Amino acid sequence: MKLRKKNYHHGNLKEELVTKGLQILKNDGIESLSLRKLALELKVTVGAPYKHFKDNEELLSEIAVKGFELLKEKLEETIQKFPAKYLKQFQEAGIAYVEFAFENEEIFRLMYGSKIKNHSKYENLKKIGDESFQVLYLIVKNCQDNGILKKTNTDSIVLAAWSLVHGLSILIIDKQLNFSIFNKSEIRKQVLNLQKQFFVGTKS
Amino acid sequence: MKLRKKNYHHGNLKEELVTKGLQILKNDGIESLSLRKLALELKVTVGAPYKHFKDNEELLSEIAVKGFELLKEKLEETIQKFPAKYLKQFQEAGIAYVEFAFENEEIFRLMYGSKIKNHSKYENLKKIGDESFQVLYLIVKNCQDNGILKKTNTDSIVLAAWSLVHGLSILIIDKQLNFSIFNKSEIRKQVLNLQKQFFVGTKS
DNA sequence: TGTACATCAGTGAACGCGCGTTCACTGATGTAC
DNA sequence: TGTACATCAGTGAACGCGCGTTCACTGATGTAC
Repeated sequence: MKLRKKNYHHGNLKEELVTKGLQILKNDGIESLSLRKLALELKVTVGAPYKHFKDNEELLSEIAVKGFELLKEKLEETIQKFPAKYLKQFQEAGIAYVEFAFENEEIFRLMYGSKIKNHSKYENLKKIGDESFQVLYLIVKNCQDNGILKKTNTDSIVLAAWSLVHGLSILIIDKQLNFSIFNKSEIRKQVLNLQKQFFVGTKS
Repeated sequence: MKLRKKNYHHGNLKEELVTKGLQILKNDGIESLSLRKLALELKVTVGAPYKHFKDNEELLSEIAVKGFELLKEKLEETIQKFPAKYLKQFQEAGIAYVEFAFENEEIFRLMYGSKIKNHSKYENLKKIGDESFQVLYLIVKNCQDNGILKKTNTDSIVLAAWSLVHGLSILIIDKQLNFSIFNKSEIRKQVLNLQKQFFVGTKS
């Protein structure tokens, strides 16, 4: 009975906890995500997850890592789609960022929010977070080097661009905007518009 | 015994629930804010609040309203401090916004976050939220009329400016920035820097 | 001014819920010889 | 190849917790006459 064999030692419970957690998070929101529910959903008793994670938050941090991986991948794909077109990269990365938040709002909230108290407590999380940030940084740097963004303090521009798309993302997912319901093409239009603030020679 | 008299009918329980709620929220965070705790803190049984609020969320919405009142007041004071100095108003309002978030992070999260599911369900909340937004709108409009901001679509600029300070606020309170610990003067510097993107004739 | 009565704003006890976490246990697996 | 044994990853039952909410009740207050 291979089936029965598999039942006791689940095999890859750790990985499945993260995967299923991501899925529940996406479908039902963070409120619906608990270790108990997750365990039961995977046909495992409530104590089992503790063999793999110290506590609830440690699991959350791994789920957040998965989220960052998705985001980072999305941003990198965007860049690769427009080799050496730095303006386009800047624009499309911003759009991709907001789209990601829009399509994965609960994951986004977990990644950046305060549900996980201290992000730097989790090495994996800190690492991938920094790496994602680096992607943005590189785009801005390239734009500066090619005369698309002004050459003052790179950090400042990165922070401004990031704040802009991050703020817009949050405002959208927290439903603070009056605009008609958002869709992707609406997002594209808005982001492009907002980013205009940054470009050299687009004045008045 | 006036004291004993007062004990049964509390007098202004409704108001005190909101006030105390705001205080607990500020000191201990939203996780520590429950109707039960609040009731006990006010020396009242756990059922009492239900005479004044339909449920938990209704109370939260009133607390959020108080938060918006504080923010709106702060923004309006800023404007009045610099009559007809529209550039200064724009700058200082942005700083005030971020400062507010920094100093009242849990309240800020409640005001804009998803803890309250549907903000427009609560009239008071919707109203004061809109009014606060109007303050920002007016500042931008004035700047445009005086040649400080470019005259294209006001909505777009308001949204950009709002996203910028909102995003920065969130990034700060969610501890996503690497910078050394923030203080008010650090915030001022950053906001002014970021806002430079917007001004006419500050290129390169 | 005094009284009867409706209404209001509390009490106090209870219900049911889902949660995180622990722990002695046991079945399955891998390894040394 | 077969066996003894350590280790690993589950079980299942239980603990204690704080929570939101309800409800029959009662004391205090306000009002009509």
